[in-house]
Amino acid sequence: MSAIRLLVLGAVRQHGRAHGYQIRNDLEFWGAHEWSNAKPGSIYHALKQMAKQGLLRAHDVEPSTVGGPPRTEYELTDAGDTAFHGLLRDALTAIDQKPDMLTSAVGFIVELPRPEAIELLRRRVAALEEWRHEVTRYWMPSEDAEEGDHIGEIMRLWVHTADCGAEWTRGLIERLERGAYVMEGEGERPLSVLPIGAKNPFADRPRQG
Amino acid sequence: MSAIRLLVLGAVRQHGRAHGYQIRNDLEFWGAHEWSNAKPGSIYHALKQMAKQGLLRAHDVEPSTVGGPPRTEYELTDAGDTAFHGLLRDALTAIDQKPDMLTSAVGFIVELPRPEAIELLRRRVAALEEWRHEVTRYWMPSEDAEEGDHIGEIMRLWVHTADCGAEWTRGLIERLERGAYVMEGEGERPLSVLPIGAKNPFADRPRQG
DNA sequence: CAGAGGTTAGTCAAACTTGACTAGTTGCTC
DNA sequence: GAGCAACTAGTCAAGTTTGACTAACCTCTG
Repeated sequence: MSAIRLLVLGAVRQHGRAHGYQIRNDLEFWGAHEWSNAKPGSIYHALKQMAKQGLLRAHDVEPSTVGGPPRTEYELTDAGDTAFHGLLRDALTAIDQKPDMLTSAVGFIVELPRPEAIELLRRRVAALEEWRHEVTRYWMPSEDAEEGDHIGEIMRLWVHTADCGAEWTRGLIERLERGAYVMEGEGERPLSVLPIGAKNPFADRPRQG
Repeated sequence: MSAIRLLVLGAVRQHGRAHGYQIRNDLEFWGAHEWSNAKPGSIYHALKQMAKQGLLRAHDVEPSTVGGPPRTEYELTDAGDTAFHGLLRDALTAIDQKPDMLTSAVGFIVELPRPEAIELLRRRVAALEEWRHEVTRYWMPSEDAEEGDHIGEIMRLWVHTADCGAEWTRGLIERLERGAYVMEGEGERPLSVLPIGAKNPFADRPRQG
């Protein structure tokens, strides 16, 4: 599953009630169209699909006096709220290769109570360590594999990525333990946007070919 | 674009001539169905699509005496070979968030002459460093952003990922410079498979939720 | 006020992805 | 030698993604 559902549910949830274009604008402001599949068609599709599946309640706004295309506003149902938290928890603990999922989850992490967020991140670290242990039991990343098969480089890339992921996760756990940020149930939270200059992250750089 | 075209082109190319099921088996042996979208439907779709676009030449194998479904064999056209090398070069230098692309490219890196591979990887490092420079010019990853906006964590995650990516790339460059592996034009290359125990990397671990 | 260009809001066809399904062929076992 | 599993090879419908397109309004500018 892609990150679109988590992003759309989270964005609708922050508004309470929102129509497609608002979500689209929010996510564009996050730069999400650059590092995830949060593009117009996908957003509208996800809204309709999740409404059909009972995660969102659709309100046909009466065609306002100003005309324009008919709008539909959405809000989370109880099932939608459950789904949002489920996706958020999964995205934080799953150690698969989905950077857009993890990024989205970090964006919504303050929607969780602090102890739960920390617990989920600890599980992430544990999963990464366990995976590393299993893999290197069969394959030793020796420093002098020079003559060996180049496919070992794939293993090396993955192990390196896992180690880095664990390191970052440990850092975040530490910051959360020291009381960083305002989490769910800790009072008024500011609306969050990406810092200036972050609009163009990794994605879609011009190729140097 | 996903990694499917690079994987399929590269697999067909290694065989010279192959039909869908062979490709499917090869990629499954790589474990590619675990960490990329190399699944049956996508493979057959990619083969047909690329044949239609002139990247592959399709040969309808005469319905063999043994019966069974009609098979089609494919081989790369000149355009296909160009496309393969283009995708491979792009995948090595592009610093976007596509681990499956990079993994596939590492799998085929020996199809490039050594100096070119090293040059491409140097560009990757340069692109990562430039990106980091640009981003941190606007956003300082200070150690004590504790009271700040949690969205800064996304930046921190990305910068950390970029640094790690650069580190791994530098390591690979060094190994290549020391003469590791047998590259294009350097004689007979062994057929490569993933090492035992690597079948189940990051992807699709059971959730601990 | 005509027309250019931007904003708001959403649709659509074409392409891609998924995984369950078909259907024949061997191989193995009792 | 019947039955069943596993292998070979591929198809298909349903769902998802993409980005170009529509279409109305809004706001300048001359």
